[in-house]
Amino acid sequence: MLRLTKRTEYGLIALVHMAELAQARPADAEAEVISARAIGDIFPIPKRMLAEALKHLQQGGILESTRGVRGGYRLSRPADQISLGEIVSALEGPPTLTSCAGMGAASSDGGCEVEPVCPIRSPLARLRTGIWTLFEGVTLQALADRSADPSGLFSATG
Amino acid sequence: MLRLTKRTEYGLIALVHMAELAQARPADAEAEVISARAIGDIFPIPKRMLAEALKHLQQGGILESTRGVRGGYRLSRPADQISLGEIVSALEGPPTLTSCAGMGAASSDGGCEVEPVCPIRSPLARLRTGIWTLFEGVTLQALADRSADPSGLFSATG
DNA sequence: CCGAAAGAGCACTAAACTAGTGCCGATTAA
DNA sequence: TTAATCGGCACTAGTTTAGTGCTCTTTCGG
Repeated sequence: MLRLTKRTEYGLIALVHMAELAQARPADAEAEVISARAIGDIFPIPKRMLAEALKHLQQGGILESTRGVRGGYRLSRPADQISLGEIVSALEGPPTLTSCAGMGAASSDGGCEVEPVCPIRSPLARLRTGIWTLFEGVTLQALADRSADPSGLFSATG
Repeated sequence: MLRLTKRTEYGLIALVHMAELAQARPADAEAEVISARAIGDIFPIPKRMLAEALKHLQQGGILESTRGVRGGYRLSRPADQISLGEIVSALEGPPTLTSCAGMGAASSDGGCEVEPVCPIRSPLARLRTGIWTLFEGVTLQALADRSADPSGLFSATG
């Protein structure tokens, strides 16, 4: 019912935390590296799930990982160049909204019987685009800026 | 993962169909009544699920039902006065986006342990509002107007 | 009155997804 | 060599979703 998964939640918590850290110390890039354990120690969330989320974010190109003893994760770009769309997409795939997805490509993997007469394919595709645009317009920076007024979140989209 | 349920899909199909019917004959209000069976005969969707969706829409005040032999359903209002937000809300409850919901009310039914230190509560609440605003701005009329250009869907929100 | 059409309510099953955990391998700094 | 850390695979339990069956109530038409 239009809900993000826990994994996404955990990933967002970690990312916002990392963005806040980066904000606190503009230089000293190396120090931005933080381990999954360190994040898990701060927030009362299942550490394994958090690690799962971070892995997905790494695979999505949002985080860079360093292995080994002093390893950890680090934002691959400044927080204002990472969109919520990217984040959600990395953590749980692009929002499909409906089962038939109605993606540009036919998709229609033999699944949707309604397609030939479906009156909502096109409208839902437009709606999905709208939501996607909304997500693309929100940056991690905006999410991390807790003092911002509510309207500030969507400054990029108006 | 940000998906609407099948029930919602079926409900939307029915509503769009009904809106198109109503559009075709401006007067003749009584004739707008259509039974679940009739809709189910048009679209290849499980009739029982469709009935379920229609029932929810009735309970949500979007449809009016008439029992008995010549009974069926009818839009309770003109299609341009029914928002997608209302529809989705009637079919699957208001979009929560996250498990903690972050609703104005504390909610926090002993569920979310993160709440005291959660860095994404406020941003997600704003995001949810954004999505909700988007949904509220789309009317059934706009959904039914298949010839509209993509941007037309969001004319109410800009 | 009676029967058929149609919505309303309840309960149930099976499949899919979500949340969470365990274990082990690979890498790297000390 | 050891410990910390990321990376990958598999597994369990709980919840949600999809779909169906049955029965009751209402209403029109004969």
